Amino acid sequence: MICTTSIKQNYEFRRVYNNGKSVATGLIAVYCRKNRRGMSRLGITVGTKVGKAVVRNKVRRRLREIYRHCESSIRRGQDIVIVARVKSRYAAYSELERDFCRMMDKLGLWEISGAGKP
RNA sequence: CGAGUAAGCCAGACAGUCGCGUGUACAGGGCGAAAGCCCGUCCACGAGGAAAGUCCGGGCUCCACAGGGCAAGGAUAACGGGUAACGCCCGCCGAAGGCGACUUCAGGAAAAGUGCAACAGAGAUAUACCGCCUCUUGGCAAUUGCCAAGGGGUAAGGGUGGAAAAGUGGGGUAAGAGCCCACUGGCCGGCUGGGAACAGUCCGGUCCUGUAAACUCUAUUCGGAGCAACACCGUGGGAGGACAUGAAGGUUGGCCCGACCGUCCUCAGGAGGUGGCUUGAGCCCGGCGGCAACGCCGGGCCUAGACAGAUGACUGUCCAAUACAGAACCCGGCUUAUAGGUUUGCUCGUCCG
RNA sequence: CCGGGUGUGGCGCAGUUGGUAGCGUGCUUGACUGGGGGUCAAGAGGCCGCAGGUUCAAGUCCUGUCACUCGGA
Repeated sequence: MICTTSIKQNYEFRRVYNNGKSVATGLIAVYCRKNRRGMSRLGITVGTKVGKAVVRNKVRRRLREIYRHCESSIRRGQDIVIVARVKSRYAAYSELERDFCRMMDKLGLWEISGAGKP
């Protein structure tokens, strides 16, 4: 994650939820909002309802890995929050990746449209 | 070989690419006066047997008392040992279960006292409903019998119940009764054995229903809170004191008017940061003591430490079984979850020698 | 990390010192009405979250466990 730091404070999460654009599938939801920094920031939310600690860690690691693969082709200067839904505990890595790329399409966050698909 | 029982071990492995956390090194790069910080490269290490539940016991930190005792409340409960300590562990005793190996047990006191025992049943911790025996009165019959009423004795028999006054047999009696005797069980005291619980073909006694996971009694033990503890640094703002007093200066503004603002020290500290933070009742190997839990001695090793929180993705081989599950101050236990593999001891059954 | 509470018919809840598990609403059947609504009568529906234990007997007492929920630092 070269150009990305993480979102840490709770008010920053709330700002993205309230003012950002959002897209969702059955597995995950994505919120995004422009910031004025030169770099992007990423936040991942996996609630308790998804599962126990092992399940939550696995989903979070997969989501972070997906973002790391696609990072170079995503437009910079965005605050992105990924929220894992309950069904994501049963999903395979490839399904999560397909949904994430589809939502990047909808939000128009690709640097060059159509690029970045693995 | 089959069935069972007890104890223990492993917790997918290897190779490659990309990526993450911590630490060390660097004559690398950037910033800086320096201390140092950021980036990069190399190397090392990087979740568990339960990390879980938070059920017990400690260490550590703060608060209270700083001496002792009593009361209230909680916890534990055969005995001996182990341990820093424990409600844990080991050994042993007793009881229950099992053909057996073995397993399970909140396993003190009911003879200090109180309470409770529904329904059923005559009666539930003490009883006279029926019955049995006897006496009085009356009637019938006329030797001793029968009927009715009343008084007394009795705990042998009686549909119940978890439990009916310790059980069986005999004597005894008007009828009966531990009323007496023999045997057996329970409990208490003594004697013998044992370190103790306890055991006994022993002796004496007898107040012999159950329930203390009902109150209670006895013995032992417990101050409270928890790493979001606690310590340090602390911008803005606040409180107190000293100095200064309507001058100068600063901010806003193109300029004027106008508006706002003193300096230093001390105190408590919400946001934030740093420490606490991993060398410890530590792990491994060998020897000795002990039935064992465990202890002692010698040698070797350093093995996660985050703070939105580090282990993932892809490919190949073995294999197709990958279960339960993620450290958050740290230890010793307990309980619960768990695919599959494997080791050792023992018991029972069948066959062969 | 510390500490509470709840779990009982389909739903919402009672159940005191252990002794045959109940109320409201909902459901089924019947009667009253020409029909519905309403009223009345009868009835079904419960392993009392789960598993052990104490007791003659457990929704109740004890232990373990699961789920939901609340509060504090």
